[in-house]
Parts: sequence; C-alpha cells; structure tokens
Amino acid sequence: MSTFRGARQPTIKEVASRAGVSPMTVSRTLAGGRNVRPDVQERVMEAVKELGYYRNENARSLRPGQPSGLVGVAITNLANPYYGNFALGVEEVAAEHGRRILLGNTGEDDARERQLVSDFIGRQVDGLILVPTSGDAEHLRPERLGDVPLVLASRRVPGLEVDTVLLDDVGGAYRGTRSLLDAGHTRIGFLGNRSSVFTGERRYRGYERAMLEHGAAIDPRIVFRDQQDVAAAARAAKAMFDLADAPTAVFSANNRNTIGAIREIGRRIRDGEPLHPAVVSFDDFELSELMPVPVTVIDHDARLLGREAATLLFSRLDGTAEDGPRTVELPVSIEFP
Amino acid sequence: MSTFRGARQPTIKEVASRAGVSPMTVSRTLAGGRNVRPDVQERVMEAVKELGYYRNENARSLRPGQPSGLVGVAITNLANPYYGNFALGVEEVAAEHGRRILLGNTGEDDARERQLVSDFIGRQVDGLILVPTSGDAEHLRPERLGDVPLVLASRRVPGLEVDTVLLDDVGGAYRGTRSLLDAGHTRIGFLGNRSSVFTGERRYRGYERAMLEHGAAIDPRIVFRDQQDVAAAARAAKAMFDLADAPTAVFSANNRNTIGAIREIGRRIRDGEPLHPAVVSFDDFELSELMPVPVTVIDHDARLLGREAATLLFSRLDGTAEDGPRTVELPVSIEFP
DNA sequence: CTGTTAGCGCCTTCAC
DNA sequence: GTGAAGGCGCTAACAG
Repeated sequence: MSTFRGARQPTIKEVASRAGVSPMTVSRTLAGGRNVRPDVQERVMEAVKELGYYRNENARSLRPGQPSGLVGVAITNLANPYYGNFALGVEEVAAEHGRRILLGNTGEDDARERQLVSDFIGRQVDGLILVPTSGDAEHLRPERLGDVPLVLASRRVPGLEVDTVLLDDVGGAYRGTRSLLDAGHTRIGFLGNRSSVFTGERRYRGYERAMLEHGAAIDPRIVFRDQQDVAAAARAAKAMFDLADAPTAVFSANNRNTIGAIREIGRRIRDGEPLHPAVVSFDDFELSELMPVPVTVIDHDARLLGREAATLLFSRLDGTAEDGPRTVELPVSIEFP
Repeated sequence: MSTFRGARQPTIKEVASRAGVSPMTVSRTLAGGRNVRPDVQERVMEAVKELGYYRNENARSLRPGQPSGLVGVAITNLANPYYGNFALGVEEVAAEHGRRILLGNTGEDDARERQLVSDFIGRQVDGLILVPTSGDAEHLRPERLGDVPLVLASRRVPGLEVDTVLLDDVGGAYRGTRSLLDAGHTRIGFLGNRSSVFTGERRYRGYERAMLEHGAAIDPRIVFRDQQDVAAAARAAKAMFDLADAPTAVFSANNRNTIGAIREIGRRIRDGEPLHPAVVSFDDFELSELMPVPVTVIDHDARLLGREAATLLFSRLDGTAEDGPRTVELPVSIEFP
C-alpha cells in the first residue's frame, strides 16, 4: 500500500505518437488548428479522446508572460453567507473571462492572510482579490506582490492605494439611523463591530453623523461596538435592555449583531416584557418580515460586490484600466417593514 | 497602454546569482537546508527577501509524481449558505494538509460541471471533491479522470462507485416525520426537491416510510416535489393551504422549501387566517425559534460534511485508505421547538 | 557541501 | 503544412 503518487496524465508526446505526428502538430491543433490539414486534425483529436488527454495548464503557463488563468481570492469567513455570495460573484466573472479561482479563508487572521497571498503568488496567479483582515499593508505592497494586480473588497487597508470596491457604509448607516429619528426615536442604541474593522468604523460614523445632525445625544451606555458573533451580540442587547432607560430603537451594524439582538428581544417578548423596540439592520436576512418587532433592512448585494471586484481586476489585466487606483462604492437600499 | 503581461517574478537563478551560489544551492536551502552551510543559507535567504522571490509552484509540480498541492472543488450553489460552509470545511482540511483549493460553481449545470472537471484535471489537481449535479457518470469515471481520486459529497451518481460522504437523509426525514405522527398529525404535507435530485429522493423515502409504517395515507395533492427556490416553495405551500382539507403539518425537505413555506404561513396568519400547522424542516435556519409556528429542525453540519469529504480524499492521497470505495453517512440531529 | 547535467510538458522560433 | 531545436523554472541524480 504505497503512497499515491499522483496519477500520471498522458502527455502531448503520447498523443503525437498515437496520431503519428509530431508534438508540434498536436499543439497547433489544440491551439485552434491553424496551419494543420483538416484530416490530420481529426486524427489528432481522436488520439486526444482515446487517451483522455488534457493539456497541462501548469506547463503551459511556465512560459514567461503567459497568464496562468488563475485568480487568488482570500476572504475572511466563508461560513458567512455574505461572503459566500461574494465569492460566487467573483467566480462568475472569472469564469466569464475563462479564469479559475483559488480560494482561501483567512478567518480574520493576519498570518494566514500573508501565507495565502504568498502561496497564491507562488502559484503564479494573474491577480488577487482580497477582503483584508484589518492588518498592516507591508505584505500587500505592489513590489512585494511582484506587481500582481490586487483588488480589495469591503474594506480598505490604511496606506495602501489600490483598486477597491466598497459599500456605501456611511450613507447607508446614516439613512438607516435617520429613518429612526424621523419616526420620533431619539434614544437609539448601537450594536456593531470592533472599530478596528473598517466597516465597523464606517457604519458607526454614519450613525453618529445622523444623531449629531439631529441633535440627539449619543449615550455611550447604549453603544456596543465589540461584538463579532451572535452570542456576543445577544449579550450586548441584553445589557442594553436591562438599563432603566433602555433605548426605544436599535441600529445594528451587521447581520451577526442583528440576529443576536432579535434573539434577545424575542426572548424578552416571550417572557412577557412590554418591549417593542424598532430595529434597523445593516445587512439583510431571511424572514425579516416575520420578526416580533418591525425590522428595517439596509440591503446590499454581496454577489454584485464580488462581480465588481472581479470586473475591476480584469479591466486591469486587459489593460483597459486607467492608471490610478480606482474605488467603486456600491449603493445600498433601505427596505421598510 | 499595452495589455498587462503578467508581472514577471524573480527566478531561482536571479536569487542564485545575487547570493553568489548556484541555483541548486538555493533550491536546497528552500527545501530545508540539508547539506548547505548555515552562512550560505543565510546569504540565500537574504537574497530571497531582497528580491521578493517566491518559488514557482507550477514549475515545481511539472516533475512527474510531484503533487500540485491543488484540490479541485465543484459545488452546485455557493450562494446557498449550506455549501459555503461545506466549502469552508473542505478548505480547512486542505489547508491543514498544505493544499489549496480551486473552487468552481456548477449552478446545477451538467455542462459546466464537465468543463470545470476537465479544467481541474488540466491544472493537475491532486484530487477532486464534487457535489454532483444529477447527471450521468461518464465524464467522472476514473479512467476519464486520469485516475485522479474523486470524492462525491451530498449526492451519489448512479453507476459510479467512489468515495462518498452523505447525510443520513432517509433516517432524518423518517424521524422528523415520525415526530409529527407521534404528535397526532396524520395529514402531513411534503415539500421538497425534484426527485431527480439525490437528496430530494432520499428525504422523500424517509417521509414515505414513516407515513406507511404508521398507516397514514399519502395524499398526492399535498405532496409537492418540484421546488428549487423560495418563491416556488411559497407557491406550493399556498396551493397546499388553499385546499379544503389542508394538512395540519408540513414536512419540508430543505432550507429553501422551509423558508418559502413559512413565508406563506406567516402571510396567512397576518391576514387573520386561523392557521397553525406544525413544521418540520430538514436543514436548520437562523431564528427558527421566533417563527409564528413551531418549527422542528433536522440539523446537520455542512462544514463537517466538507471536512469529512476532504479527509476521505487525503486518506486516499496518503495511501492510508483501504481499497474499495467508502461511504460515510453523517448523522443528523433533531431539535424540537 | 556544492555544482553540472538533464528533463518534466509545452510552445515560440526557425528550418524545410 | 510540418518538424526539430531550445528554453520557460525547478530539482533528482550524479559528479566533484
């Protein structure tokens, strides 16, 4: 029972000898058949089929200047449906351009991100798409990447000027908070990410701006900015509603916080508490219309974000792109209950 | 503004000449440094750093018998959080084994699956993990794959005997349906996938077995087996509840059908209909505890399924595996409301 | 301990 | 319209 040595694939030589031609003729046939007699092409294709031959793409891309046809994609958390959709968008556009994606999950770990990126470079990717973990920019500088084009998605990296696709975090959070203020709420709690997370910071800024503009006070006791998962969010919501002067409305900066908050609110309602806060959620979730409290959703399209990132990358690869780094900010839409 | 030609990476030769040694010494150093003087190693590593050199993995794996370190993964729908988690599980185990994944989305399209698989083979993947679209087995036969090991996940392909990871679909559906019967329901509707989808068929079988065993009649008018998305599921649920003799409980064979059914039920309840069916859902979903009707969930771990698939594959690659094709069937757990 | 040779699979370039 | 030579980046095998 010896170690599996990697099945040997048939090579162009074997196809050639089977078809009674030289490897060059096989190569030319596979490249479209220019300057190869039709009957010879036919013999070649037959040999290809019989042997189950597939052209070795790795050997092909060995030649300098030959693209590998690979795009390296590193995201923070594939378990989050949002990033699944993002990856799908990237994959779709890559496929449309005849490229394949190498996918890695960073889990918000800087070291893992570095490791993935260098591996991708070692595999000769034509480009990189990255949802960066809030870290330093050193390992992402163009010269460190051997000038492989890089597109950032969802978040920026401080000090790194590259093509970027973002959501309108600030505007969405502003408008969401605004809708609560317009409905008469002034005591509005905030649930969100660590401020070190780019989107966490931006969404807080939108909340803050709306509050200040309206002359509403921001009470630090109902601002919770450190929840990265549902359980933590539920605990924060509990602390918020345990206050004597609990908020009458909650702005939640992302899906995870929304689920946690609503879980806590639902629990209290089932326990008979006379609690009916309005909720605004950045990020959509399914069945939001069936929640025990009305939920306003700030919706956006992760798949589109992925498509935009890939489009940006390929425009760079095709040389269609202008020179400077570009930023695309996708709009969000507000859906009232 | 010419086309971007793929940034040329520094090669082992450049590192060698910079460090004043031969390429072999660089190669040896990078391979761990056996038989290289420490001070020379240091010089080499310095040159590597200065030049930003990354070993070209594609060139490396050109050598026959050398694994590429790549695993091809094709799934049906990355937008489905279930498969996002599955992909994550595969990625994790692959990373633990120092492998990277090439990810493709088939969208339940046979042609696309064939295309992806041949591309993966052309890129010299060491193995394949596939959630097959219910199609034929021809293009997946070992000889067509150049004997690259293949693991199927979630579904089987008729006539293809390979390593497979499945859920206990039949048992889960049986127990779920059984719990409804035990609660006194006998008129139980079924919502599910096309029977051509492997899991759709298996889950129906579990439902059917429980019903027949209990002596409950299966009324074709409340069995809907052709819904692949939420909208279709909601329509099916509507048809079901529009009947004069509507069911008192619903068994839903997957997440998409559950969401559709509950959306429809919620709508009717809001409209004042005196409707309170019990629901059993194969597949978990968030906030199921807050639904307007009690939902029993047949839960399972997609990420674990991915991990198992990858584990099966790597045991094959390491030669640890026994000979015959193996099937792993993961248990499901039932969570009552 | 280090270097030279040769060859992996493919394709550009140059003959014929 | 076809083939032979050579080289892409890397490393086993064989010197020294």
